[in-house]
Formats: sequence, structure tokens, C-alpha cells
Amino acid sequence: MNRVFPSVNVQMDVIRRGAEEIIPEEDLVKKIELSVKERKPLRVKLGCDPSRPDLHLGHSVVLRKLRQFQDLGHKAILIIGDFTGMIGDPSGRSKTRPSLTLDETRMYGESYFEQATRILSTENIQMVYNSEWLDKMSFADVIKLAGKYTVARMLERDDFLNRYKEGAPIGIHEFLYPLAQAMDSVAIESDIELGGTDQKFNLLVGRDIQREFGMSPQVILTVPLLTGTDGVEKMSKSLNNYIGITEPAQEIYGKTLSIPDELIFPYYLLTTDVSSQRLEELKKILADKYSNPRDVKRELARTLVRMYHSEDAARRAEDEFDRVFIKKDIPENIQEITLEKSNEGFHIVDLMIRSSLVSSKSEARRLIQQGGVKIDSEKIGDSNSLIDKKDAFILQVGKRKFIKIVPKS
RNA sequence: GGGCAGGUAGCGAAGUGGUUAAACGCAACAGACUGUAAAUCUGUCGGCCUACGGCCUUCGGAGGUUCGAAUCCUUCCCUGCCCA
Repeated sequence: MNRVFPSVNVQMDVIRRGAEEIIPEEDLVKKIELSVKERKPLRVKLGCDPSRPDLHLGHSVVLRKLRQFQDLGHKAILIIGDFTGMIGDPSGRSKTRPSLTLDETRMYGESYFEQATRILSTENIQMVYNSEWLDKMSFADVIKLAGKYTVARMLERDDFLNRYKEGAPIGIHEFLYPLAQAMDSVAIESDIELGGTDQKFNLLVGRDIQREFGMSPQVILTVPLLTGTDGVEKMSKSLNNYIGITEPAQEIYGKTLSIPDELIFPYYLLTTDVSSQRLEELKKILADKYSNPRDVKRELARTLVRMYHSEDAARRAEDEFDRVFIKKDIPENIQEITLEKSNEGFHIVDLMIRSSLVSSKSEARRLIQQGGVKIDSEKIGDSNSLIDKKDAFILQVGKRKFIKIVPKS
């Protein structure tokens, strides 16, 4: 590849935006200087865990950072962690994380790639599976590798240290994961590795191990972890506080509006590409107690829908939202199911179960008692109600669950 | 290998023979209020029912003692600490 790169300063400005730490920053400057001089792109590594294949805005933060590197002319190297996926990580809270077969990891890898390229460019990119080199290592190789690191250094990682202090279990293999990840950096000869702040330790191990292998150590760049829609925990699928990048426009819009106000700015900074000037303006607006944060939040929601769908979808999502939640009307497109009814009609509880809006009859009864169930916008007060309608009708549970029932006799 | 301490609902954590489906906190859900924000208030939070009551299944697993067990015993599994 032989091309002209933007100047070092221009590059660093882009790279610094929204980054938490760059370690060591001087090295990055040097690497970029060299890259500009030699017209050689940097190899930018991002490791991906393919075991949870639905990408959300939390993942988008680091992917967007990688995209920025691509746009600056550098090469993105996406490592699919199929090897670790195959072994399965039995540690930690996730009790039964099943080991995946080779086929499955491939499948997930592909799905990951498909989703990631909604953010990444398909040009300067290379995707590799780490089983390619990790699977070939012998036990002796592993021991030798393990010999390059010490327990004391492993315990520098606060996650390990805390568990150690609290007497919580730490599996030996957990010590091996950072090393495996480090081997990835060795294998692909990364110049820089990206990751969330929680990955800082692992990324740093990569530097040490690369050095052990006589390579120039990678620079690491961490990005903040995006807080989820609950405003407390980091965004994750299992905590159900996420906004998925493949979700329907409606969902992205609605979920965005439900984030706490404190998150509006971080979301703008980390998940959108609004200009720096606009960021400054937004900061002022949000600090001004006379302005209503709702307006900039709506703008954020539109922006996100635009990014993952279209301008048009953004407008429609907003209209739809206003209709349903402000005017308390019924959504435009509702999932429709056809159910057979008995001659006396539908038993309300039964209906809720059959449309799988609730998981048990007790739950259904509870919701009815609490006034959370409506048929055609009319509150159902009695859990013994019978619904006898010939034509299709709308069943609503809670604020946002709607389903259209088409009776069939 | 030995000693000790533990394993209770999504999580944290009470309960150590009977009114315990299991206190309390968090999370979650529904309702009120709102900007599907925050805060606040109310209610719910194992399942099933012909339901202000009734029934069934839960306290790491399996057995046992007892009229009766999350609580006592045996055994197995798991975790941590200390000693070797």
C-alpha cells in the first residue's frame, strides 16, 4: 500500500477524541510519524468475543474508534476469539457458558463481522481467527509462555486482586487468557491495540509479551465503557440495558430516550460522530438549567437511528414515538397473531399466555390486578374476563407490549 | 492429605426443628407523577386453582431421623481460608 496519510497532528486529534488512555502516547506519535514517512499503515488490533453475537452501542464505541483508524488509512485487524470460545470459559459469574464447536464459532464470527462492518469499512480490514495460532501451541509452548509472566504481576489486575482478597475463586486458566490474548498481538504483529478500559490489563500484557518475543510493543488505546440505559451498569446484553445496533428503529429511538440525562453527553461523545463544535454546544445546553434536556435527547435518538437505519427511519421513529407515548395511542405496526377462540371467547389470562406476553398465569393475573392490561385501549379489571370479539383487537400489556390478536373460530 | 468456615429465590443477605413461599436490601415488573429522564409514592415479585381461601414445588445433590426439617444425622458435590 502506498498512499498519503494525514499529518500526525490531524491523526492524533481524531485518535484522542473519546479515548480514555493512550499508553504510551509518545510511542503512538512516533509510530504515526514513521507510518507517515514510510507510507505504511499501522496494524490496529481489536479482539472480539464471538460468544455473544449481538452487537450494541457499547461495542460500537471501540468499533468506531477502529473505524477512525481505518479512515486515517490504517489497517484494522479483527481477531475473532474462537479459540477461547471453543474452550469455554467456566469462570466467573456466567455459570454455564457452553463450549462452542468450531462450526458455531465460525458462524458467530461471521455474524460478528457482518454486524461490525455496519460500523467498520470493509476496505482496510482483515479478520482472523485466533485458533489459527493458539490451537497449534503445544503444552510445552504454553508452559514456556506462562513462564514469561509472574503471579505477582497477574495480581496487579484489580479484578484478580479483589477476588483474591475476598477469597473468591480464580481459575488458573484465567491467568492464561491474558497470555493468550497477548499471543494474538504477537501473531499479528499489532502496532496498536484497542479495547475498553476493562481490558487495560490484558492489553498491557500484550506489550510485555511482544517485547519478550523481540517485537516492538504495541501501543494501547482504551475507550470508556459505555453505561447502559439503566444509567448504572456498563451496557451489556445480559443486564438488558443495551441498545442493539441491529434493533429496529423504533427500539433504538425509544431506548435512547429512556437513558438518564447524565448519559446524554457521553452518548454523544462516544457513540455518534457529531462535530467537536456541536459537542461543545451540547455541553453548554446541558449545563444550562433553563433548557430542557429532552430536546437534545431527542436529537440524540434521531442521530442514532439515522446512523443505523436512515434519516427517514429516524423521522418515522419519532412520529411513532410521539403517537404511542405522548398521545398514548396505539403503535402503527404491531405484531399480529391468529388464535383460535372457543365459542365463549378468549379467557383474558389464557390470551396473555398464548400470545406469550407473560410467562405464567400468576403473572398475568398480577398485571391485570395492577391495571396494566388493556384490550383495545380499555383497561381490563377482572382476571376472569372473557373477550368475545369477531374482529381483530389489540392486547396491551404494560406500557410497551402490544400484540394484535386475530380471532379464528 | 489434615483442620476450619461456607453453599438460601436474579443478586446480596437473614433464618439454625413448627403461624417460613422463606425477613431485609438491590434489581425487575405494574400503577401514579413525568420528558418512556431523575427523584418520589403505591403495589407485585415460585407455580397452579372454581381464590380475601386452597393446593403443589423450592433453601448445593441424594438418602435418613421426626407428627413436622432450610433448620438434626449420613453421604456425595462445590467454594474459600489455614496447616502440610
